[in-house]
Amino acid sequence: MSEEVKITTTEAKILESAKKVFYLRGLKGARMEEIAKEANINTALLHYYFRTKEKLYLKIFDDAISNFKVQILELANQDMQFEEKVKHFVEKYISLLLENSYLPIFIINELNQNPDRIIEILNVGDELRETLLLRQFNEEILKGNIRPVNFFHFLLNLLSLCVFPFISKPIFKSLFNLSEEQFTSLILERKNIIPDIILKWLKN
Amino acid sequence: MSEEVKITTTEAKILESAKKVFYLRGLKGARMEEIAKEANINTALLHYYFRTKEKLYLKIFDDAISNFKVQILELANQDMQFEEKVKHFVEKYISLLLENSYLPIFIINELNQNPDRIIEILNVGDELRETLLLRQFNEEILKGNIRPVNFFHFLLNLLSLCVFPFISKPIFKSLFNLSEEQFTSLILERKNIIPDIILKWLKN
DNA sequence: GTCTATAAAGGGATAGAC
DNA sequence: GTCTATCCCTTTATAGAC
Repeated sequence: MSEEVKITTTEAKILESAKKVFYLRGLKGARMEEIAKEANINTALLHYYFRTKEKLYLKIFDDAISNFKVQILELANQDMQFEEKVKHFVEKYISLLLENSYLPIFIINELNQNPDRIIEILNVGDELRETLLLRQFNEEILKGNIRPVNFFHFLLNLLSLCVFPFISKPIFKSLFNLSEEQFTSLILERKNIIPDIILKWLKN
Repeated sequence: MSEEVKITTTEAKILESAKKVFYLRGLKGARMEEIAKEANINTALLHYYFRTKEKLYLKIFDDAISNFKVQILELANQDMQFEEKVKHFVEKYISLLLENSYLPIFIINELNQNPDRIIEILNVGDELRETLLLRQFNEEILKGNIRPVNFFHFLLNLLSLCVFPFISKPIFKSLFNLSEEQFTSLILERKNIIPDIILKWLKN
């Protein structure tokens, strides 16, 4: 029992370090030695736990995707009115991104480098079709509360406005000469701005 | 003279190949051999022209950035009314991205991997402050034609809506089960949608 | 300028002791 | 489980002939 605790602890430590390094440097940029060092072990032990770099990377990627997936679907399925839900979605999503600011670049890189690994996202596609958000969206259109725009554009706009700032952070920080704190507080302003934009656009 | 033409031709060919490979695979993912093969030469000749992989990469990155910079500033300095300019900007920018769809990911990756190399963008910062677009933006606010929002958010929203679709293309293609053609035609729809969103948001 | 051959470095992976 | 030492393949870079 105490032995197993120790195993789990080391494994957890490796995963934490691997996550940090892979998020930051990507598959090709990451060094097994850096991961090991970060976890205060050596590369031999890394291979003992995960055999290969590729396997370790896949574990990190799978975790990231399924985590992402769960949280998105949870937000999309909240029991709320449409407008309220858009606001809630943005609020929670930006908070999530603030805690995991490297995640978007990591996922985007992986999926552009290796589009075949996208199968796991495809599953979300099916679940998305049955999501409460989509149903509500269509109902609002039928009721004439919002304009009949394509759900594709709705979702894409919503995510663009939420995610892109994190991806382009270095550019905008330098363009507008912002400190880390200033940038974060501007991001927080977006919790109100984004729903405003989206809802104004959807209203007649 | 004829000698110099030959040099330039090989060099140009190398740069073209390097661009293709670096855009696609990034600094760490790119192989000098792949670049050489793509240019129908061998790696020795690559090194003859550019000494190291790093130097070749930097050349490609610099070109990309200054190209990007020129085009953005040119668009921002067009002699047009504000509303018209927003529409024109989106129209041209999306066309530009359709022709260079790998560019955003390349730049974003580089700048997140190596934020110190951002100095070249900083120059744009200064020029941006004197840009016609910013002046017009402030005038429109003073005239009461648009709401007094932060120019940071205006620019960020505009770029988010234009650029993010290209970055998240694999995700949305799979999420909505789209062919290449379907995706492109949805992108083209955005030439009208984005100015609509931005202008509706800015109007009282 | 361009090539072939090869050196040198880098980094993932394993053997074997503890 | 964990470490040290080391292997070995991949990839960058150079030497030297043409």
